[in-house]
Amino acid sequence: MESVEVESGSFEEPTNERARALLDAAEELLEELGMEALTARAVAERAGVAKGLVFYYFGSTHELFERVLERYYARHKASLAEAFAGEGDHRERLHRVVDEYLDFMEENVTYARIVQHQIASEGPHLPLVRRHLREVLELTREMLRGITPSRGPRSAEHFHVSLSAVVINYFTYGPVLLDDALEDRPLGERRAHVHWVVDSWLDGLERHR
Amino acid sequence: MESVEVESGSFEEPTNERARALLDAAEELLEELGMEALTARAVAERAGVAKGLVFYYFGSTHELFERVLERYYARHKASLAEAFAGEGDHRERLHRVVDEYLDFMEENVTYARIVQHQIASEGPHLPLVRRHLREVLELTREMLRGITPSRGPRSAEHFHVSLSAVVINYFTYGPVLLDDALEDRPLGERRAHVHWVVDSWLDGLERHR
DNA sequence: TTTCCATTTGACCACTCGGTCAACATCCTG
DNA sequence: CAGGATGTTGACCGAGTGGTCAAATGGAAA
Repeated sequence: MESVEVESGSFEEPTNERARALLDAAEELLEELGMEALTARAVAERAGVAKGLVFYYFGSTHELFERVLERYYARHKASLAEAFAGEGDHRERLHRVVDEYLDFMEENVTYARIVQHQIASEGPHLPLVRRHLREVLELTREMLRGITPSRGPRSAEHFHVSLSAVVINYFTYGPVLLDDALEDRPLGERRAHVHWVVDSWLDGLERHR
Repeated sequence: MESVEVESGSFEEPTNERARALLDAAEELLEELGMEALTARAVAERAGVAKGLVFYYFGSTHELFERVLERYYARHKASLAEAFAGEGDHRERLHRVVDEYLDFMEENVTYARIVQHQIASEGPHLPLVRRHLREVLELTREMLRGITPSRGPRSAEHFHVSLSAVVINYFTYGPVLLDDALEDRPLGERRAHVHWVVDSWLDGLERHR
């Protein structure tokens, strides 16, 4: 046997023990030292294994990185699915999605960083990022159906970009502007802010009808 | 004589012809090929000059990059200064700032990319980026004085992060989600969206008073 | 003309990277 | 036990990087 299978679409944890160790090591390095530290040598050393195994199981560092990305995405999608389930009018549902989105980001700041990094640098993983971002856009589109016009400046696409911007950028720009942005109290304050923002939009949309 | 002087704070175009050629070449490479392409060799070749001159005039590629960044920042500040000047109530002024901000981004998408890249990757130029971003925050803070509470979820800091997120992210995330995001018609639509968003916030703030 | 020094060059160095591969280890099966 | 398949190693390679520096250049002053 050789190399971990990659079925486009869903993500599956590697059954192989070593492959999994490498994947875990890669994710840890990403969390602790950032994207530049993710070299074949470093990952292998972290996993306590020879460098050659990275290529034996994943073929290239590119592929390894994509697997890590897909793992994050799987979690993100699971998180969103949870939020989209359940009842309530659209205002309630939207607030629930926002809460879930914020919860996820609080526990996966690195994910936000990676995505923003790839997008900003038009990195080699942009195609993968694009595919997943479009999936998420589709979910938002569905949720906002009937609330927003189907085209124009108040379309779902624009609100999707704006909402995800307001959520994500706090976790990347926040720590640059504020010293304690990622501590409990400021995070709670931000959460209140985002909910307020969403309400102001919904109010505006209703009034505009 | 040697190496271009760097006074922290303001930016001055290098008087020396070669230094300026290198700086221009660096900026062009950044625009055309992205950040990874910015190597000492590439810049020198582009400027039609030997590699050694990069280090003769700038000391290191790091310094060269910072000079390019500072040049962008100088333009950004000039653009903002223009927007902040002039009269009108706060709603008018805010809309004028938004327009200026969007104008600037339309013509400096690369700038948005660089900043977001540095922030997302906690790159080596983060200290410089931080210094300038905080300056801009200070301007926003001043403009919103009296409109927003001084603390809490509706403070100027939160609106600053949200507004800049809504503006900037369209230029980075937009092209990933939409195929024609940076063409004239979609850009105009986005502009209308941002103005609508600002109005919804101002309405919300007034109603909440 | 001679001298001097800022300027300019590009070969060179040390280093790190991704990736290859022959050799070796381990294990399962006939 | 024998032997082939599977898994594992790390020395090695080529490419590309930032940075150094002795040597060449050239213009201005004496």
